[in-house]
Amino acid sequence: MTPRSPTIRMVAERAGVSLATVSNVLNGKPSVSPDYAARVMEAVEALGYVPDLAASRLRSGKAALAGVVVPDLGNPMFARFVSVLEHVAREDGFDLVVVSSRNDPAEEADRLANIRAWRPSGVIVLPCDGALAARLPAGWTAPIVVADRIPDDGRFDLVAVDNGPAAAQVTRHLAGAGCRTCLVVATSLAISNMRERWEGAQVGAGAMELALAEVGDDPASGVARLSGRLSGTGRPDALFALEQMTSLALYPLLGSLGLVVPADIAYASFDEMEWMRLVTPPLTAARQPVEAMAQAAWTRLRARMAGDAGPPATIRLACTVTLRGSTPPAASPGPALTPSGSGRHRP
Amino acid sequence: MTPRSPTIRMVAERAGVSLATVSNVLNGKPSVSPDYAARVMEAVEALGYVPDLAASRLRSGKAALAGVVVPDLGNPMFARFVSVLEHVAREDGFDLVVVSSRNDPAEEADRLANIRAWRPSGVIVLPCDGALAARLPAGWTAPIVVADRIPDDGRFDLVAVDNGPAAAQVTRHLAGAGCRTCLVVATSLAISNMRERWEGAQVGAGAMELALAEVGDDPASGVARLSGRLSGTGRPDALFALEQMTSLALYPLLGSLGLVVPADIAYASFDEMEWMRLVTPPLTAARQPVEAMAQAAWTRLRARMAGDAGPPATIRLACTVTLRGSTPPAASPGPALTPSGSGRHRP
DNA sequence: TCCATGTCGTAAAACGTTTCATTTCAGGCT
DNA sequence: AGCCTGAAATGAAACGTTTTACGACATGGA
Repeated sequence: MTPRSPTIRMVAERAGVSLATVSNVLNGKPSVSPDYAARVMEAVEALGYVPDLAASRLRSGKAALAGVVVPDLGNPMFARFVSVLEHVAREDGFDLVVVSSRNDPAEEADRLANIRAWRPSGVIVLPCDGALAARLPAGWTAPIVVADRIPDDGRFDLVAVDNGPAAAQVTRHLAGAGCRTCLVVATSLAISNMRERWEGAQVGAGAMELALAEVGDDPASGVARLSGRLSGTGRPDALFALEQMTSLALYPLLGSLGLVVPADIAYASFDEMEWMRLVTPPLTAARQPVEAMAQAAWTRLRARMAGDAGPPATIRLACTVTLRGSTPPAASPGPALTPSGSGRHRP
Repeated sequence: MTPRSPTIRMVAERAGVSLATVSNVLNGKPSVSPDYAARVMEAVEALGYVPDLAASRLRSGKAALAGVVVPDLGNPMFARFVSVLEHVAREDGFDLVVVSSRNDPAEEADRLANIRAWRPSGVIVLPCDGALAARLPAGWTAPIVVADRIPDDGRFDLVAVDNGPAAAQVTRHLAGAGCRTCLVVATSLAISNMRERWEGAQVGAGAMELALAEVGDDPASGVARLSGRLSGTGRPDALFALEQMTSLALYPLLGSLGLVVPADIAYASFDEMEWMRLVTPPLTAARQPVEAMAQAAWTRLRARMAGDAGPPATIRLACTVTLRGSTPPAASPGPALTPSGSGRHRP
């Protein structure tokens, strides 16, 4: 009924050679005469034969397959990560199984088990919380590289950005520009990045008074609860969104409250996205080197898969803070951050 | 040296039963006594056994694995598509191999062959051009559902949006609002969607004069060439970007040319993104139901994988045009499009 | 002539599953 | 007792590869 894909046996028969010879040709083994090789290739072409990677892996134990677990594929930041990863992995001949944990530890554990069922030669995880180690299936063997978020357990390779220093740089600028109070808005401090950013923000704040608001995993609805804190007389004169989705949800709220940026309130954001350059005024933001992070994670995983057995390494990449119209200029010229860059749209 | 994952044989030995019994327990076969089942489960837990899906597929011929080919994972629109797809597929117990063709037909062919090597039970393709059929590896057997872009060959199931009518709706509004000339900006008419949108735009234009500009696969740099056509005396009084990335690149260009929207020039876009609501003025845009498209594609594929052998089906989903501040209001009240708020479609 | 020494090919055994066909065993019927 | 039935468990054969070990056949040196 259903015609099955051609197998290596059919190729062998059509070429009039043995199974082993076909295999040797396909895997570029040295000892095979040119005419036999030609016969085999002809048969392969004619039948449209594509080797079955599952069977291949089963026998050889080697698979050009890697897994990726991200908290949320719908988030453009993680989408870019996967996009770059897919590209560099492909350049090394690797295929990718992509799963999303939807920020749920239970789902994360489930997806990890699922990925393991494919016996990939390595996995890259952006864990949804710090307890990744506790959720690994028992007999795990494949190398793991953790990216973006910081696990409690130090036994993993880690690639992340310098959340703290970058956040400090932002608050330092706000304080230097004369802001007295600043509301910092995060999804949840349960996420290690947010914690690092919050702590960094405190470091850079100096005399500026800092307050924290957590809006939860769904910022789009969570920010609504902040109206009160933003409209009263005691409202802060600066706002710092620690994450892109939060920023996206928060920004229109200001307009609806009748607040003008930056005259009434200064506004800065972590996790730069393209739209931040387009709005009026453009947003001061810290850009994460997502592409570099994906690249670095792959390089590290590649090394592990090749047998590198060194101690776990941690790589921290630098964020870039760009000052734009949404924050007032520094009172004193100060230690020269990037002055403004391009895209002022219509002040 | 490298400790391998536990196999079904180890489970069998530990539980003191046969291989077949373990398999029967794991696959929920009926005839197995409760006490044996318990013994097996205990062993599975203890060893952290996870069945090898590759071996399982090899023997049974059934795999809960599907492939997805998208033109560009970095594009938020495709990222959302994959995100939704991954979710619904997972709900049916399917894993996903995700590859990006980077808008290159040769890469697409290569990736398709690569995906086939995993023998997935189905594949969803967003082809980079119409000639998908010609690029399928010879002995292809798995069902294919095409989404978003329209293949020349009618033999595939297709899920797409109603590009033409939606584009017509936009130009009809522009014309009705008094625009006399409109520049339509696309990446390339080689892409079927763009063609449909361009043709639709012509249908809706009525007396309004239409011109077309193709900026190529990389709008970010391509739009620069449009400065001349936008600054001279003969400049159009409306601009219609047929795609989100183009819109993103085009929009800042207006500001740098000193053009005020909508006073100097009206602006509308296909492919609504969140930032379009945030800029000043907010953008009139046609929203594609990406989530519904992914959902529908999966449903169709699911049916095919289950054996549905009916003729190829085409599903067209409706876009939603939302009028916002970037286009002037309709001159006469007219046939009431959604004034601004939520999206009404209009047949 | 005859044995080392290659080179090129092949048969057959694995890899971890599922499934087929078979065995075993306990009852329930005449 | 003898016979048939069905349930519960198992042995062994596949699935499509890669790999190991070995065979055939020249070649060349003694």
